[in-house]
Amino acid sequence: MTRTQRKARADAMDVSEMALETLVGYNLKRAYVVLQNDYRAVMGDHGLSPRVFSALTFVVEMPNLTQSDLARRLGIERSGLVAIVDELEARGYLNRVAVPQDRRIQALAPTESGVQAYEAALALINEHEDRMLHMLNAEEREQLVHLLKKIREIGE
Amino acid sequence: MTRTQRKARADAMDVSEMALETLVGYNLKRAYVVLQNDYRAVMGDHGLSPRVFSALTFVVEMPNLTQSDLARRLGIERSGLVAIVDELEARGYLNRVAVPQDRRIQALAPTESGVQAYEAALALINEHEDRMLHMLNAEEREQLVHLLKKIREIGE
DNA sequence: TATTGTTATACTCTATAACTATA
DNA sequence: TATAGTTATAGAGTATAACAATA
Repeated sequence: MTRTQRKARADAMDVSEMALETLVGYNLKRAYVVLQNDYRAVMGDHGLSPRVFSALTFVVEMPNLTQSDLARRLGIERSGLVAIVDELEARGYLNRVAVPQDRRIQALAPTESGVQAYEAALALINEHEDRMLHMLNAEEREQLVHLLKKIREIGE
Repeated sequence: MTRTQRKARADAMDVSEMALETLVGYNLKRAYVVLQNDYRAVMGDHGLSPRVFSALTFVVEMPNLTQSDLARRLGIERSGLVAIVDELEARGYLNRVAVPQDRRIQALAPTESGVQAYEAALALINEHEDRMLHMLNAEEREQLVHLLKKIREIGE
């Protein structure tokens, strides 16, 4: 019996039976939106957006990356990174430092204030994820991250 | 020992040790981008976007939904749905049908062409996901969808 | 008063293409 | 010739606020 024939017998389908509900992409997007909405609420209107926080993480953890390096690690275009680095510099969280050996590049150096902002934001984000994901036990949460990393690896 | 003290000993950190890498939100976003890029490649420039396909699914599987109903089920605003329904109507995949009992609403009725387009798109998307997710066995894939649904449920 | 569909508008995220200064 | 950073620009996707028609 085809799907169309089944539909001829009943006008509406149970949501949980829809093929859409079994798609990984659809569930990925919906789950991300749920998490993101709470992230924005926690970080506030003037807080670091997810992408700016990600960039700051790399700058703090791997000091003196170039912008091209950082763009590659974040999986975005060089051009898109400019505004992100501009914002971090305007906040006083990093400096673009000239590199004498190659005058095309500028190393991204975190400031002390940037390190502090990173640690404060990370604490808030960890609280946010712990609260949002309380229904997952430690093993489930680890498994989820593990499976998501496997998908990420395709794109490398 | 704090993170900062650790950093004092080594200039660069192993990527896999970064707190960022353990965050669910970050991994969710990165995994979604990987899947989405292939989705776009498979569906082509004039194919149905993810959100338009999702909307079409509901219209086909639950005929005669109103736009307000559909927006709620998709988790978006009514205003944002207008362009989506416009596109599906322009493609000839659905009709806005007047409802005599309540002249404010218009039921969304799939056309035969809309049902066929839905089934063709679903076949492409299933192939796409099977190919992209070949590194996950059936159990892992089911577990992933299960965990994502748990996160989605928070937002309801 | 409240709801439905709609428009106008703005903001975020992201990509492409072209430029400049260096290498 | 190729690369790093930058600008200009455009296109998704989404939200908020206001409106007319209807309940």
